Amino acid sequence: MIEKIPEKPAVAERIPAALRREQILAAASRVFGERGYSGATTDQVAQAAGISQPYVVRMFGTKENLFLEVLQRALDKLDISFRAVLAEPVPEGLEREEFLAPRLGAAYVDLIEDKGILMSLMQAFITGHDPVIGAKARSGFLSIYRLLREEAGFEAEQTADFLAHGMLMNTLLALRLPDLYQEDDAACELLTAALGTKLDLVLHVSTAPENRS
Amino acid sequence: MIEKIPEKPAVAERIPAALRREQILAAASRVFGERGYSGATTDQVAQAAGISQPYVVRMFGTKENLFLEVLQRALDKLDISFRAVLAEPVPEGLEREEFLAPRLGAAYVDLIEDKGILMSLMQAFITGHDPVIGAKARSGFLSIYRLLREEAGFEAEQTADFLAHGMLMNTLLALRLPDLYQEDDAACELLTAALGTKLDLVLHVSTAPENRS
DNA sequence: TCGACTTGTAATCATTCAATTACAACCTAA
DNA sequence: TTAGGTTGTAATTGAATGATTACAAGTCGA
Repeated sequence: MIEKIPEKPAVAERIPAALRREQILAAASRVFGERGYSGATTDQVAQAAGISQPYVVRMFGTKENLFLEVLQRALDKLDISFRAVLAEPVPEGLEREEFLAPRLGAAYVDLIEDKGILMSLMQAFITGHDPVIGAKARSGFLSIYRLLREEAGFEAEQTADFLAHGMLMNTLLALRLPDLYQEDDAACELLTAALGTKLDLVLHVSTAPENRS
Repeated sequence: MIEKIPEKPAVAERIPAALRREQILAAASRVFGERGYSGATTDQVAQAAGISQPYVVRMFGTKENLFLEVLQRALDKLDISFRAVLAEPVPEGLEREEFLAPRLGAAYVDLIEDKGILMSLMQAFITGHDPVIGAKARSGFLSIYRLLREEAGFEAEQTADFLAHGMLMNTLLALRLPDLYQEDDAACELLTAALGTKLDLVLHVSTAPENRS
């Protein structure tokens, strides 16, 4: 009763380059988000995308270029997500900014579902020493700041608070603190305080079987 | 009038191993703090310490081991710094926790002066995927959390706020946002909001001529 | 159906880098 | 002084990895 397992075709299915490109970017987002720019290899990205390493390199030219595209996409998705909230009508009896703060926070946390987005951003932020990636990371971060400050109408102080909690969330995720949720009381308590009602969102994502290496 | 420049002795000065060890750890703290675990090379650490690469490896066995020692030292210094504040007498007319919050915040910011400490911690936090480094980073982070929660008497919510602003500071430093302080209004404003009176501390440190590579 | 284009891989190269080996120079106690 | 331990490097190695080249297999319009 042993079935023939056609699991690993030597040659990947042939699909349009544009679509393959999206697959690679999605895979790269996860891999770079986990290991960082220098910790990730183009071969890991290729395997995650189900194709060969040379194909990854040929499609994006260089590893740096691939990372820059991953970063740009993450910034774009964050921007789109925030602007969608900004476009929502403000309920009666509420100040605009008073309504926006929790909604934007929730929108940010919801981005966890894509997994790679927030982690890739965080990995880029921490690569500030790199002349190319660092420059892009800085300008991207400042774009987010200006969006909150000018479009959402936050005060400087309020914006810093908002970003601070975002960075805490990113750090806890990168730390893989959710892995300790069951065993450690402090981890459980901190995650609850940092994520509130959105906690279950995190627990599903990180219990995934990606614990290798 | 050209003097003989004995700048680079082929062989480093001979000093006791224990002292050399401290030099290497200090150098490694800066290098790892800048480039991260996988982005840094043992040769970069060796050059920063003014010795040869094999000596670095022999003294610490492996690069991983060296990073773990750097991480442990950073955690120790943070712990010592916080406990020094906890030992301070509380001024009359103030609740203990009400007094501690700003003092602990100031103590944290003051750690910037060592430069490597906060950045090495942040680099470790973001290496949560690594089985060895990740485990140590998680337990270290939770130790800090427990210190604030149990020894300082913070509420869970308050602790999260405190850590959030710490992580924002770390991120802004890793991003090298202070490099844009002169040119960019938003960067200036955000740094002011995040660092307050301690802003000048950062501007001195990061204007250092370490922009290569 | 044939020729050009697209989508993919195998093989390989050159570099980087952690780690090892072998050795040199220095110090110090007997 | 000299033997043994300490502090250091030069040279090298082996593995990892980004990138290149050459080629195969599929697709599609004329």
